[in-house]
Order: sequence, then structure tokens, then C-alpha cells
Amino acid sequence: MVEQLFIKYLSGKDLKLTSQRRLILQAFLEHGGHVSSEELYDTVKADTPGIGQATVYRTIKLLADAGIANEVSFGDGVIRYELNREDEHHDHIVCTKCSRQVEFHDPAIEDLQLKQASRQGFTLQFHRMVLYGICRDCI
Amino acid sequence: MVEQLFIKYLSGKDLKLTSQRRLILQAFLEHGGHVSSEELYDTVKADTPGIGQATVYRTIKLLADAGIANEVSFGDGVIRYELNREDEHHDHIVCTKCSRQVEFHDPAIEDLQLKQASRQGFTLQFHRMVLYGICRDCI
DNA sequence: CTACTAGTTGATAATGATTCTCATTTTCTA
DNA sequence: TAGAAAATGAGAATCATTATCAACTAGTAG
Repeated sequence: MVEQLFIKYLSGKDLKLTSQRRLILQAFLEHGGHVSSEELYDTVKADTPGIGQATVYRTIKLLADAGIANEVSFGDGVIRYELNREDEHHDHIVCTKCSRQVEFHDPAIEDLQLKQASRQGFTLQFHRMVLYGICRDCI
Repeated sequence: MVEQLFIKYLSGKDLKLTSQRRLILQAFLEHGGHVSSEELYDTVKADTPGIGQATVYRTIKLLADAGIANEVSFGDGVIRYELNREDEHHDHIVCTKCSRQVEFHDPAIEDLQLKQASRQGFTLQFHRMVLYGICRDCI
């Protein structure tokens, strides 16, 4: 059904569904977790050596634009993407020693963000929040 | 007194206080707000044309390391720096239309972040949080 | 005060991630 | 099924940042 979403998005913008785009979406969905364009490129290239790196970059941007993927950034200069599950927004906490990542959802924080935004005269659209700390295993 | 801090940091690491470093620190303090290395370079170059870009990049990293500057990132690929006032941590909310930025401090959110981190088995060190929305003037 | 030594500088090349260009190929619609 | 519009792959270009290295200082030991 995610593919249907993508098809609908594409046709709505007079863009075309190509075999490459299908492959890249597939690889993205199968990967799960946080992928960079380059990692995705490597994955797809393994099956389809002819694919171009630019195509992967372009397609993953489309997925983000279609609301299928979300950009996440952990501070290194790499854009990563994760599947957008709109039912359940989540944020991340990252271990500064081993880089282990955990997702969490905290409605109370979200609520306060909303309040804070309106206190500042803003209509909140979205946020980026990453907590950094040391995990249990690294202490 | 910030300069004293820097001097102390430098000598503690067997690094040297040079005229360039003093100039760059000065420019950074005078700027206020969020500066990128490149903007700072332009500022300093106006008075001291001989200065090298790499020196500015290097020095601002030192300032960050010394705890004088904090890195902030708003999602474009540029690292910006702001003066670290350790008495009062703050986060940012950015208008997605006009890019206007407002700082805020919300102890309740901080508190929940701390709790959430320990719930996940982490010892919180710091966080990055940027809210994005539409400001009063852009609606 | 001088001379040394380690650190610093500026110029420039290099890097890494991402985007652009463009000729060729493919999709989709009429 | 033809034709227009869009997409692709290859490689060049870009942008911010970092590395390299020879020439130059700051700080310190004498």
C-alpha cells in the first residue's frame, strides 16, 4: 500500500513510475531503520548494477516529499531516512560512545512543544529532537 | 573574561594564543547570534585581509571545544555557532517561511527529556531540539 | 635576551556528500 | 503507436569543511 501512495503522489505531479523508482522504494522498505542514500545505493546496486547513484538520491528525495520517508540527522554530515509512520511519531536517543540508537515517543514532550511554539507565536509544523547520552552498556 | 577562558583552555592544551585567534574570538563575540565559519571569515577578513579561511574554521572549532561556542544546525548543510551561556540553555524555533528564529527555554521539556533518557537506560549528556513552524507574521 | 621547538598560519589541494548537466532512453497519454 | 515530457546514468560541478605542507611565530629553557 505504500507503493500505491507513491504511485498516487507521482501521478499527481505528472511524474512517472519507473522500474528504478520501484526498486529503490522496495529496497527502502526492506531496509527498515535509518538509511542514507549511499547505503541504499549500495543495496540496490547489488541487484541492479546499472543503477545510477544520482537516481537513488533523486528518488529518496521524492519519497521524502511524498511523505513516505522522513529525513533524520544525527549530526554527522549525512542525511538519513526512515519510514514515516504517521500514526506514531518518534524521536531518537543516541549513545555518544557506541552510536546505538533507540526510538521513543513522548506525548508529554510533544504537548509542551506545541504549547511553547504557540507561546512564541508559531504554528508548529514539525520538530527535530535528538537526545545524546551514554547508554547502559557503555557506562 | 571570555578571553581569559580561552587563554586558560589554550595553555591547558599546550596551544598558543595568536593574534588571529584573538581576532576571531573578538569577531565571534561581537557578532552575537548564529554565525557560520564563513560569515565569521568574511567579517574578520574585512579588517584583516591576510587571514586564512582555514584558520577561522580551525579557531571556531577550538572555541566550541573550549565550551565558549555551541554548534547549532538548522538543517541546511551549514554548521553555525552561538555563544555558550551555560547559565541558560536554550533551544530554537524557526519559521519555515521567513527563517526567523526565536530562542526559548523550557525547563519542563528539559525535565521530561532527562526522564525519558533514563527510562531508555541512558545518561543524558545534551540534546538538539529545533521546532519548525510558521510565525505570526507569515500566516 | 636568544635560540630553540612545538605549534600555527595561509594557500591550496583534497574530501565527501549531494546536486547538476546533458545526451540517451523510457513512460504515458492522446 | 507516435510524440512530448520526464527519467536515467555518467560524470562534472558544487558546497562546506578538512588535510597538507612549507614558511612563520609564540612561549620557554637556557
